[in-house]
Amino acid sequence: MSKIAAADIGKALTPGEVARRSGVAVSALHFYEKKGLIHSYRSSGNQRRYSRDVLRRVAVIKVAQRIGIPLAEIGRALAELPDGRTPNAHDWKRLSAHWRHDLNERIQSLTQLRDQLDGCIGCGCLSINACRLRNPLDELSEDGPGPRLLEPD
Amino acid sequence: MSKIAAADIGKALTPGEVARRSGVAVSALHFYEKKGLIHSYRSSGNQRRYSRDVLRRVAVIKVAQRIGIPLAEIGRALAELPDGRTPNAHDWKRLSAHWRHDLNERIQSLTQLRDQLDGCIGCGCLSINACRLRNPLDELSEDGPGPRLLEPD
DNA sequence: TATTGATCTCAACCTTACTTCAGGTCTCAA
DNA sequence: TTGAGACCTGAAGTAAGGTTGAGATCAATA
Repeated sequence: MSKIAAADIGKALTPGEVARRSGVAVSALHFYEKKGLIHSYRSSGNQRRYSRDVLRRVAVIKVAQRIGIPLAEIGRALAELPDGRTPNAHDWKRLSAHWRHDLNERIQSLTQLRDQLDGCIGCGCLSINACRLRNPLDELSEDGPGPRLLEPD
Repeated sequence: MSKIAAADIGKALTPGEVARRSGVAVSALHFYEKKGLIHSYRSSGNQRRYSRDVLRRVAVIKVAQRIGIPLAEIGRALAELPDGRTPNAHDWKRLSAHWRHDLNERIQSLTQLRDQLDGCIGCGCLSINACRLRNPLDELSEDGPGPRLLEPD
């Protein structure tokens, strides 16, 4: 009980504990630390110790990764927080709203791709001139004026 | 005119021509060939020559990649076609329908993630027990019975 | 105390999808 | 025929996101 109680009232976490509780491997913790996404201090015997907020940081990292945000960008976002603090509720609101936007764009892009695929499954032309699937630039100027589909390449 | 006309009536394509017309680099063509996704024969001077269907193959590869299919899987799918032929309209129908399914699953998964994110943006708890964002397993058993969100870890 | 199990560091390796480089050869238009 | 540009091969490099291994030390339990 003493170990768990100690953790519960805010004492240091060992690498193994963080790994178990956050679901990432110890090697990944090292990796994140090298990249500056998390921080640790050292015990007298040079072993890493983590404060409890590392769990929240790792949670944020994992969610951002699910969204598809690369680690470097996650790191940049975390680094921009004052004092390098772990995101509080307000910080999270900003970060997640931003990431939600990225996610939504990915969804829209994939949805458009799916629709183009639907239009092409029966056709199968894959024409370099006429096939929307082969002309991803359409994504950028969906409804602009001028000829796009039938112009020569 | 002779060069273009020759290409148009079905003669061999050089690596550079294929690269220009398909939009992938020559080095990528080498790479695809090494992976078995495309094929070439050789000129008397040991230079690669491609038959025109390589353009269609590369088109299929590029579309599949946009969908998010890894090259290895694209290669497997192409290899399963009789005689290693380039997908005809019927083949394309089967392939693309299959890939459309994968794509749709990705879209649904991301959409669900976005909805979970929406529910969590204002909350910001990221609780290991209660936060849907932190429990991706929900994806697999969305509507099954039994407690899932509040059970201890 | 002794011995596991957990950690330490640093380098090397993995996968995917290619690109770049070096040194040498082809091809083709002038 | 000759020179520019295209092509050849094999090895190495790149980027992301880690994992694995070796050899050594720490820490906690029997």
